[in-house]
Amino acid sequence: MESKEGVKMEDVMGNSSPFSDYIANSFPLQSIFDLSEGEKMPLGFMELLGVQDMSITPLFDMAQQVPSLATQPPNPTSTKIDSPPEVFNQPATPNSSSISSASSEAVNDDPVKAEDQEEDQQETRKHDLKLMKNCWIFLAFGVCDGGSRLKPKKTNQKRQREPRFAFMTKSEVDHLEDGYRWRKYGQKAVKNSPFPRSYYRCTTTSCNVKKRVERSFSDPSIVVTTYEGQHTHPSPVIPRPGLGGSHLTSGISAGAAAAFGMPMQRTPSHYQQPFGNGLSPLSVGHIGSNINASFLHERRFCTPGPSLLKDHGLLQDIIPSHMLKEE
DNA sequence: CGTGTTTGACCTGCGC
DNA sequence: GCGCAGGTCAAACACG
Repeated sequence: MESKEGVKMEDVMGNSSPFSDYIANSFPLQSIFDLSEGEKMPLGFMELLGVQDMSITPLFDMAQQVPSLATQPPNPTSTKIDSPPEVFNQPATPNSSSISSASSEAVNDDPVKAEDQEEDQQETRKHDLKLMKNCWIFLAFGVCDGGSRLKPKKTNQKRQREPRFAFMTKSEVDHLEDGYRWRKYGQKAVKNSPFPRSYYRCTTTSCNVKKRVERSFSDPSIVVTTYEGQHTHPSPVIPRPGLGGSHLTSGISAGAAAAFGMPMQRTPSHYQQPFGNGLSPLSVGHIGSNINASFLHERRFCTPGPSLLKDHGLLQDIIPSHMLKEE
């Protein structure tokens, strides 16, 4: 499986990892721009994530609470866009700090640069991180065009793929608690990776949400989770006091987090290692060039205006400015 | 007994 | 057409 897009996640998943190829093949430019908001992308981002009835306000509040994340200084050269930023701040995750997906910057290859950026905002971030056990940054990869290989060249795809997004989590455990119940239905060895990929499916009947969990080849402490589809039901797991629920109150509702299918903090935070604390935001590859323009548009609903430009700073790391103009 | 995991077999799509 | 790899199925098994 070779990527023709040159879109790799080498720094995270290891050289020419299957995951990188997967990402590259999953979200080619063509499929992205073939998307029509009214047709293939009828749902807002939050909806894609399964957030249908949840207020997204907590997300906004959270962003405001975490200026170190939400107020990334915009790149002076950036093109002003009306698209929301790539990042969302998310509640803490189990045993984890989190991260997610797509950046043009290397993760492991460029730790110094990342750390420099961290130092600039270290003081602010220290405070911010006290407010949050963890921060999430995730990026929806877009809507797949269908087909297991996700190649856009065929017009009549036999299989329709659900919207997917992936994020990375620094965690000891592979399967992160996210408020939903999952049943493992498969595990496969991944080419060029010593770590197998696990396949999970939401146990709720009529809910076809799936997720794949695999560890980064280059950094085994990082778990890459890819969600596919959206939950058609509320989270069956009620956050317990003193565990995930309490953390979530810092910036996002448990329900919203659960609806996202995002892991929530449910374990002691001593292991927490937010990227602001020595761990820079990880990138999953050069997904930026593959960002779905419609998706960017949709995410407008998820991000408050004030943080847009600021988040755009991160966005700049993810999406080339010329891509941002293509809306 | 219900639920979830394991794991080999099978299916599908793509590249050569 | 063939081989490869990702993804899924389903029987067997484990556990509470």
